[in-house]
Amino acid sequence: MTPAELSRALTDALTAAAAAGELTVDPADVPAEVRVERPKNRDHGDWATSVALQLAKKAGRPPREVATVLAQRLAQVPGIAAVDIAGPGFLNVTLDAAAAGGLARDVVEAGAAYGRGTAIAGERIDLEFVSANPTGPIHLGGTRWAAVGDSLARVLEAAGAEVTREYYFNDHGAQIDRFARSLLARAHDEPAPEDGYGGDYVSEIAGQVIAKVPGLLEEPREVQQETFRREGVELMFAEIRESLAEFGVHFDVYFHEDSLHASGAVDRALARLRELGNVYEADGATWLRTSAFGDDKDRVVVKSDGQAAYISGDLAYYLDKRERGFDRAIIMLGADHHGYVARMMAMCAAFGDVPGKNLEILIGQMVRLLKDGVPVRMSKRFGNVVTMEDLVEMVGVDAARYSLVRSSADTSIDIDVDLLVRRSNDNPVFYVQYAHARTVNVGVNAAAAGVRREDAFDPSLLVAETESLLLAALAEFPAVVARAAELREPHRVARYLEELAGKYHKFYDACRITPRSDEDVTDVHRTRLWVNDATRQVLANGLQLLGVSAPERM
RNA sequence: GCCCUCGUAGCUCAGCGGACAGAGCACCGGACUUCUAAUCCGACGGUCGCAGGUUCGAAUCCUGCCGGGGGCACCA
Repeated sequence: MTPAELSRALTDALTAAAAAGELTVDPADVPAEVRVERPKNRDHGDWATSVALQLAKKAGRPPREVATVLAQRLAQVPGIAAVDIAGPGFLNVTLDAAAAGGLARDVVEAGAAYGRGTAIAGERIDLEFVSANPTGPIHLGGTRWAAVGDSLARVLEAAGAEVTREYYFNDHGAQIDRFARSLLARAHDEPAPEDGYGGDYVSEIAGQVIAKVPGLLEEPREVQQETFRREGVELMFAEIRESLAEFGVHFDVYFHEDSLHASGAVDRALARLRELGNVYEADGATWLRTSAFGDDKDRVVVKSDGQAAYISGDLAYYLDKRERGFDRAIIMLGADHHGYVARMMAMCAAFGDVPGKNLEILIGQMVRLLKDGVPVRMSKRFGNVVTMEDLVEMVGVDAARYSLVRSSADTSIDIDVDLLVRRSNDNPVFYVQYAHARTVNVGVNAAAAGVRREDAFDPSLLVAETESLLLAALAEFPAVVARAAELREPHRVARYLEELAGKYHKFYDACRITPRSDEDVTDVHRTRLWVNDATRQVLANGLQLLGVSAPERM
């Protein structure tokens, strides 16, 4: 019996009790899905729920009475061994060993599909993340969004959504000009412009442009700058894509800001907003009335010199996403951009859309890299910022991705490089990966000893404490994935895997799967092999959601 | 000044309306002649920043204060 099945049994018990007149509850007050949770305390049964507490007021009865009514009905459900009422009115449910253990087979049979759900089936989501400007390599913050964003995409897909991963390529405007001037200056051995970019990579890119365009330095200065701009951005962008590919993050769409201006999309978006009465002219500029939708002040969309302001690209980009058929556009931004949220939401509302529904903005906090207990600030190539490349070089892709995705995006984190390269329990990536490798190895040994799954599966034999704890953890996986998708918090998957790995290690420690040399193979071994393989499947499925490899040997 | 965000064990972080607040690390003590000890078992460790409020119940929600970080352009 899975938690989902138990939840259904509870809902049925509620409606049945109401129908029989044992409870006077408005059908509207019966939750569609009763939350079933794993109690922290083992003495509180396998699963617990607080529905009785929640419904007591609506039913006009003390919580414990409501609980009693439910408990009587629930106790008759096959697979449920006991239902206890505890404290103020909690229902604590204990399952038969056989009913709990049946899950092992379900998981093995579901395979890679175990954990996937249909909560947001059919929803089309555009997820934009990283979107670092092509004026330099991806820094540590962008690396965090790459890890979290890609994992979130996977989690949303597991919940049934159709997700497009998108990268907004900011190749229009003043900072690209600054980049071009920096390349030009470096090519002529001049000092970098005051507002320009530093770091060795500027020389590298400049050198590559010169190599690619022979005779460039003999051209007029303006021609040179234009060439450096065009080629430099292209090279920088290629480098970013390469870093992302190495990091295991693939985007479906790389969207160029420039194309929005070139295609007239910006003008169309403005015309649309003007029709809706949300655009006006003042002081020689064109303004968007964002203050009417919760922003502090109105925003300039076309400057008085006729140049489009940065936000105009965002307007057109958002409209474009909606016109491409996405129900929902999600954008991940660093905390240093949170000031844009209000105006972006206002912009969304100005189009007549619903902020928070059609447009969602996730703000993530900063990352610091620590080495020998002090923040790392310098990068070899990039000067004063640490890059994705640096991190991967130091700790490898798996450790980098895992450590970035295991914390909630809204806490700032410190990453200890020394810890990440350690191959021990200190390091959560290895802890989880090791558990997976162990399940594989156990499977190999079991096969060699003649323990075969297909010979028997008798879940009533799974009576050890470590077995039932492990089974309960396996049962929770689908709910964890669903919750991670709903809350846009992929870190929940990582935390769950650490817990599961721990339960598995304890199970391994206490329960042999292959018999000792002087023992015969029994149904206990065979049934435990199902549990082992179910664990391997869930660890693999979970690591896949994080974009971290599940090694077979370590 | 205004806005956002965070403040949980010595450290890094979970938990975010439910039952005595958790994990890993660090420190201390145990467990390998048979499935990987990259593991397991035990001990130690916290006025959940502070003060009010809402609730049957608050680390979790609301208000104020204190402290860290970030943001407040006709920059991108």
